[in-house]
Amino acid sequence: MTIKDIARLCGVSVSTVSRVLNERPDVSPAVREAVLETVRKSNYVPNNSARSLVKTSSDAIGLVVRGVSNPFYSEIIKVIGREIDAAGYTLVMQQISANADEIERGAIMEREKKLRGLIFLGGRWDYSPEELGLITVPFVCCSYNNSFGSLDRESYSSVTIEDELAAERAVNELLRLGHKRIACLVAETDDRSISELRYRGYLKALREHGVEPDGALVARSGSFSMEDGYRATMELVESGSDFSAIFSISDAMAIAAIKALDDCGRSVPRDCSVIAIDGLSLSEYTRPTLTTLCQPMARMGEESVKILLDVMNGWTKSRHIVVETQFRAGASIAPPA
Amino acid sequence: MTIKDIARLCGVSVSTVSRVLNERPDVSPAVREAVLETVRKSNYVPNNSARSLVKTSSDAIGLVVRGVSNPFYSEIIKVIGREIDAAGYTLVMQQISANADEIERGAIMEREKKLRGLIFLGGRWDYSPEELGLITVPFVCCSYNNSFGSLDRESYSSVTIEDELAAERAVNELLRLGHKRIACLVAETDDRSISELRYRGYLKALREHGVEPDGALVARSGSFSMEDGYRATMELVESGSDFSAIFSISDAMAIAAIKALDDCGRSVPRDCSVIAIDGLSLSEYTRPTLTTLCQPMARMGEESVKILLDVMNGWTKSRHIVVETQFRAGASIAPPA
DNA sequence: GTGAAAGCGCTAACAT
DNA sequence: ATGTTAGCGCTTTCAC
Repeated sequence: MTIKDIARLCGVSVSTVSRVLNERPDVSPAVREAVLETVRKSNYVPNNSARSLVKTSSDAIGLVVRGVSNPFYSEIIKVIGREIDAAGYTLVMQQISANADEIERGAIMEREKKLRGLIFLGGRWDYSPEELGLITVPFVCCSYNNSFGSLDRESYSSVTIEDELAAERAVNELLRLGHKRIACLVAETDDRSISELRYRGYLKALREHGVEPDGALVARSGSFSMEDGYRATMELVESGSDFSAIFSISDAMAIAAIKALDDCGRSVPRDCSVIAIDGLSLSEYTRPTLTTLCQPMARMGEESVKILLDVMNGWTKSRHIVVETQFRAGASIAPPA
Repeated sequence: MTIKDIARLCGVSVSTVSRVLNERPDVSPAVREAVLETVRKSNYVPNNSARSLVKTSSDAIGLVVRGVSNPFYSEIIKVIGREIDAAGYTLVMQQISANADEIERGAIMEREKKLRGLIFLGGRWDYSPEELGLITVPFVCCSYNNSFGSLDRESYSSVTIEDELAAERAVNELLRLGHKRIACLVAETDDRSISELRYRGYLKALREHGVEPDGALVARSGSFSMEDGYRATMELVESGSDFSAIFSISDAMAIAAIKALDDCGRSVPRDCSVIAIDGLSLSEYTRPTLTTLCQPMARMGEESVKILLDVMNGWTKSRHIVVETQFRAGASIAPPA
């Protein structure tokens, strides 16, 4: 069933059918109705490949998700998918491991799928203009930006929280309660990524309160997974280091940390406070509920798509949105014993 | 950069380039090498739309996810995405709400994207052959099948656990511990879907042990979300019904239920046992850890893709795989007080 | 082993 | 308001 068949069935030309299908105004109501009717009852759906071919661009927007094991992404992916659908575009998603190169994947996708735009979810923070030469469509970095790189701000868009600040706020909450020996649960401290940035905020908060950071209180899990978070916390406890609170760079790891502490006979928040950043809805159903700085995930997904569409439409060159985290009081922090 | 450009750059014809790109044997090694070299350094990537157009089918596999708020799907989506990538196909994902029609969406996608195959994640169980007329590519139902419908088993494939049996096993665990007043937390009891099936298993287990089901002990949440699970459990407790255990049809709802019980001053498992089905990795990090029947998500995702590829390749007409759930002992069940 | 040319289904000039 | 036609970039006969 092609456009030709429809044309023949209606006794009109293919261009007329094309006009109707593309909602052009210059078609008589009668013909339009007839065509629509025929389309309907023959279950005809235009061939997207043919369309993309002639328009030399498709209706596809690529989503490259890096380091997939972060549950925080699930919610955002959901929103992005919904918004892209709603805008009449098609979501083409690729998930890549944390050590794969998202730019390379994005560049290939762009050419293969004739993408109109790209959204990167979770990536490196140190792109250089050179390596982005291969990406020629608009793209937006969701939940991260290029603070370690040398990209011209005009050349890309982003939607982020202020990670360093959020970490500072979180740690300040602990300091305010009187904690001095505050441990930090990170993925890495020098991965030029979200983990490093939040780690910096942790250091900054400590220093500003005259607390000297202690390397022995830094637990590196190597990833964002609960499993690794659990293990790293266990090692921290077993190391014998003295601490009365933990700042975790992610909710998922914090939940694993609480479990680890519990398994070591330490009750949260009585024996140890735990605070994190992310604000998974899940964290409201753990016991104790997690005190955390919420990233507005729905908003972040929505803004990412909105910006991308705006840039694609030429309405703006680029846009960087910084969204606010919101403190969500849980029951996982308390003054030190 | 098109195939023509490459041809010109190499001083050969487009057909030769095409042959090289498609790994045809009838090209001289010298020319092949030259073409490959040119392709490489010009960053040329073939236009997928043009390819799909002439081959009248693309490299795309559609994934329709219905009722997206179920965290259980995230893991499976991850695996399916990985496997599809690995097989050299492209994942095109559409997420639809629980009350949308996945068959209609799938049919449209099939035509628009010239899909090679479809995977449905979470759908109705009562398809009729008529309504599937529009789907002409192979498809597999992941985590559900057509037990309420009238589909010919030959006409589709599926990967599922035995939901009713799993529910029975879960409830049996509670009965074995001596529980008699067992509540059930479901989405709906008559939605001809996974919830109804597991509810049936619950009824069956009770009856087989001579326990008369009590309608007052059925908490309908209306969805699979934690929020609704929490609310439904709250209502159950507030109704004043007497029960010593809860069987939840999903892990997520069970976690919410545990939280609700806790908020009502009931400790799990001391005052009330909780068991579920799903086996989210998350459930190993809650306190208490959840006792649950694990669905082998990775395997389910892998098998879904494998079956689809096999059917697409004509190696088999259809295949129905029933995977085993695995009991994972947690700390959420105990004998009644 | 290689090239020329037809055509996949569609859109967008250009005619009428 | 509607029809005719030239490609979009690629694969695939069919010649040579």
